[in-house]
Amino acid sequence: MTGLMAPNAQPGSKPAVILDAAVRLFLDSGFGNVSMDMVARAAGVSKATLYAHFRSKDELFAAMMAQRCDGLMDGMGCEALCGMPVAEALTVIARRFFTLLLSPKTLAVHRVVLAESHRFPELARAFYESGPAVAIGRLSAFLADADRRGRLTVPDSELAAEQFLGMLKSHLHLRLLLGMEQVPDEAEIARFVNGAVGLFTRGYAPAVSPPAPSGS
Amino acid sequence: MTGLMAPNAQPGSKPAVILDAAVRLFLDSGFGNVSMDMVARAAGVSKATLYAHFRSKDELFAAMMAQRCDGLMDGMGCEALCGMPVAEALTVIARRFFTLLLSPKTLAVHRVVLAESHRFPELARAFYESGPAVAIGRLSAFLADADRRGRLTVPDSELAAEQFLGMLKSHLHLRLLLGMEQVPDEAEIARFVNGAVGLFTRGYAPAVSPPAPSGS
DNA sequence: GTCTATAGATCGATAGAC
DNA sequence: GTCTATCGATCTATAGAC
Repeated sequence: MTGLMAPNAQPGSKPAVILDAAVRLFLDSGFGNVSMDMVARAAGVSKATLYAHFRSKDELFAAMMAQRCDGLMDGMGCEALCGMPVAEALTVIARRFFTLLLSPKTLAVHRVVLAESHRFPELARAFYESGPAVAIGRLSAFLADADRRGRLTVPDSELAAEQFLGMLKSHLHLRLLLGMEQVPDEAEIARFVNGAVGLFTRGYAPAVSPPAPSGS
Repeated sequence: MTGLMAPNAQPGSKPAVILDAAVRLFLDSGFGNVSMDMVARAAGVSKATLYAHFRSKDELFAAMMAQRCDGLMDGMGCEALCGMPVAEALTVIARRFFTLLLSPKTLAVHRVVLAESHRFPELARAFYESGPAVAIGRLSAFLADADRRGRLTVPDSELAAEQFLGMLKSHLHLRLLLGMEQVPDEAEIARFVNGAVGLFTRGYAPAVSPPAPSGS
C-alpha cells in the first residue's frame, strides 16, 4: 500500500475495534448508507471517541479500505509453479484466482471501491495496485518464463495475463457483483477453470510441437 | 425491458425534460449524491412538478435507468456475420463490443448500476438481461453456428462466448470504471481485439485442419 | 480520552395558493 | 399542472462536562 494511513492496529485497542466495526458496516452497506452513529454504536464507543481517532468519515473509510486491500493477494505466490507442467500450473493459478475473486470479502471490496471510486480516486488506485495489478504482474511473469523455456509461445505476456484472468472473470464476476447469483459450486468452477486453461494452452501452444501432455 | 415503467417520452414534454436532466445528473454523480432539488433545477421545473410526475426519487431513478438500458445493445446484431470467415466476423463483433463497452455512456451505466444494485435488485437484473446477457446470447448463437458448420470446434458455446467477451473486458474495463485510464486509442483497441481473436481462433480451431488463414 | 447533548446543514416529500 | 414555502427526519461534526 502507498501509505493512506493504517493506525496502529493493536488488536483490542479502540482504533482496531472501530475499524472492525467500520469494515463490517461499510463493506455490507456501502459508504453512503452507513452513518457515523451506526459505526459508533457497532463499535461500542461514543461518536466523540470515534472522531478522536478518525478526523472524518472519509478518513475512516479510507483507513478501512487500506486495511482490506493490504492482504488482498496473499496466497497468490507463483514461486513453486515454475517447475510444474504449464497446464497444471495454470490450473492452480486459476483456482486460486477464482477462489479469491469470488469470495464474499473480495466481492464486497469490489462493490464498495467501484461505488466510491469517484469520491476517492486515490483509493481506487490503491485498490487496483494492491489487487488486480499484482495478479496480472505475477501471471505475466510466469507466462514470460514459460515462453522463455519453450512451453508456450506468448509474444505479449501482459496481454496474455489479462486475457487469462479476463476469461475467468468473464461475466460471472459481474453477475455476482450485481447480486444475481450465489457463489458457484465446484462443478461450475471446474467448468470455467478447465475451459480457460484448455483454450489458453491450445491457443498459446509452442510453435510446431506435438500435443504431448506431460513430457516435452 | 421487463416493464419498469418508462413514461410517455413525448420529446419536449415535462417528463422527458425531467428524465433528461436525471440521466445527466445520476449517471454523472450516482444516486446518493444527487438531490431532488438538483434535478428540479437542472430540468427547469419546481420540485412539486417533479413529484407530480415521479412519485419518489427511487421511481425517477428506476425510470431513468430503464430508459438507458433499452437501446443498450443496438448495433450488436450478428445476422450478416454468419457468412463471413470466422476470424473476420469475430473481429467485427469484438470491435463493436469494445466500442460499446468502453463508451462513456456505457461505463456510466455500469458504475451506477453496480453502485445501487443492492438498493435496486430488479434494476440490476433488468440491466444485465438487456445488456451483457444479450451480448452473450448472440455471440453464443454465432459460435454454435460456426461449430455446426465446422469452422470452429466449440463444445460449450455459452462458455466460449463468456471467455471471448471476458478476454476483451479483461481488467481494462475495471481500470476505466475506476477512473484510472482514459478510453484507449486505436492501437490499444487493436491490440486487445487482435489478441482475443487470435487466441480464440487458434484455441477453438477445427480438429485437424491446416492453419490456413483465409480459405477453409 | 470518554461521554451526553446539540448545533448546523441537507434532503425527501408535502401543503396550499394560483 | 405549476409554483413557493416548509415540515420532519437524518447526518456530520463539535462543544463542554467529567
